[in-house]
Amino acid sequence: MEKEYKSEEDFLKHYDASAFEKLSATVDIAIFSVASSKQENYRKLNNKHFSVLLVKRNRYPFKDMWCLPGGFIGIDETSEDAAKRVLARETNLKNIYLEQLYTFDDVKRDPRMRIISISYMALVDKNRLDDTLYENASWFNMQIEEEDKNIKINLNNGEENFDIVIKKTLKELTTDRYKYTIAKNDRLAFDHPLTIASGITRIKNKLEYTDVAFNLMPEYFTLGELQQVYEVILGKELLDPAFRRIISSKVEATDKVRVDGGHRPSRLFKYKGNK
Amino acid sequence: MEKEYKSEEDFLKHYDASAFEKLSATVDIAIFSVASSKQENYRKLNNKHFSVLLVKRNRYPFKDMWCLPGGFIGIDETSEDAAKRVLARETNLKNIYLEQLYTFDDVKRDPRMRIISISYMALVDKNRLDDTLYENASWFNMQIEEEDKNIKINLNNGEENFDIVIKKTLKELTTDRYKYTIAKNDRLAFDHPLTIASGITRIKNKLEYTDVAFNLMPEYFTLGELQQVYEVILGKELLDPAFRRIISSKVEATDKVRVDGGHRPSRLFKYKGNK
DNA sequence: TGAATAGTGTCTGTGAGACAATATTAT
DNA sequence: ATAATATTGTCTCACAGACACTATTCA
Repeated sequence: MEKEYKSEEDFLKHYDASAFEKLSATVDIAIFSVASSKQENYRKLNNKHFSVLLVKRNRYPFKDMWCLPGGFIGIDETSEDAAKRVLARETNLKNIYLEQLYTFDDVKRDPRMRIISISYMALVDKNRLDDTLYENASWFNMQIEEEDKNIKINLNNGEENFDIVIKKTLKELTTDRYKYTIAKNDRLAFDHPLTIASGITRIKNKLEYTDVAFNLMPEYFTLGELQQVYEVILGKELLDPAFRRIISSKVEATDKVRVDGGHRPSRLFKYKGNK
Repeated sequence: MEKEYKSEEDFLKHYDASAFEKLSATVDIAIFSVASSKQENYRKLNNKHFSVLLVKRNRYPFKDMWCLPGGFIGIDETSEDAAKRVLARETNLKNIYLEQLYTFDDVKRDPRMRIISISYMALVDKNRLDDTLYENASWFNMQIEEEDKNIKINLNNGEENFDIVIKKTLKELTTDRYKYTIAKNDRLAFDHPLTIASGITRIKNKLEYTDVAFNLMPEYFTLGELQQVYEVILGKELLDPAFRRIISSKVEATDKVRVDGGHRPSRLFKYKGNK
């Protein structure tokens, strides 16, 4: 039988907060960036790689496996605050692009107890980072192959190299929504392959209709570099004239020029905002 | 000092689940549908309204205010299972379109204690519903006006009529992401105006590039009806030829016809799937 | 017959895809 | 000179917006 209360205050004063079994919540962040690697040929541009920051776990559960940076959400902080806290710890940067992705909450996703994960995606310009990484963290280049209903991601940090495979099964006829399941994974902890896959899907889509890519760029950049960023994330080559047509309204030419190698120098541009 | 464990099992056996303060989690569902209302003029088509199911709270907190259907997430169920449970209770239907929207977790969003809300959007065809609604539930027609940076939603169930206003502030230059804040609301509980606004934004976007709309339709429908559904959700009129061009690849003509009023009868179509 | 919806035809402009052509640099 | 990237020009085709036109029904 429900008791009668005189007012909301009266109710709150008598509220029994233990009536429902509580659970724990964490944030996990897919921190994405684009890495450059030198080419052997002096004429060629640097290679670019879409990359994600992983942390090697030095404690149970999933000891010695890699996972996304994350942490428990305090009782007095929002998940976004927790994500910013983790981000500051890992990168020493503020004002990073941060977007909530999805809440993963399989009952058995953590062997310890019921823990749900509110996942985020962050985009950083690697030029703003110093080279010192927080303990056990490492950038992994990703090679993404989407074939049929499988997403295969090769992860490589120069020392370790492994694949994860995520299988997509269509949820319903009417949309593009898929249920993701892990088809192959023996190096990533928890359900983090799913988080990475959601992040990749999200940023791929957003590249098409927003300017998120500029969060991965330094203040001044060439259109060639920018195009490379689009290309490594989308996993396909773009035609120069088409790319420039689309991007032209969003960037502003500066009078600076970069002289790079055995080819015509390129003008430096900066982001102007979407007009 | 961290203790040394021999193995993952050893660690789990000694794990202290009380180390972090836990919190509660609920699901809240924006159940959307499209309602028809008769026209006085026998020639005209029925009016259509985009509508949402609300429940009048009969207990604290927010007693006597309206809220979205929802409930606590059990320790042994996923948020999606919880959502399906709530949905079955409210509509008596299974196989309803259900999509996770966003996790709202402001520290003070619930006056009782820290409760985060994993929100979902559901789409139902009103023809599948019987008229008996679960206790205190009621369908509200929505009149949505987006002007400048404000979303104004008029809610009307025939007896009660009120407005809520959500203010959008741009999060960053590079995307279309906004921070939503409640600018006006005195009849909806919690932060549910934000949940409704996210749901509306989500379905508006998905109308453009997916076939979600068909989840709101009965098996057989006329193209005029379908167009009305798009129009009331998008809040604008569409040109017939353009609409038919786009939709034609997704529907299949049947030999059935509906004779409606003082005008040419219309052919009935059914959803074919996106070719 | 008139008012309403159902359904089709067609013109025009915009914009993406494709490819060609020119410019400029270090070795 | 050559191989690379930088940058621009232009042709074509698909498609969305716009509007006109025909078809069919009931009071």
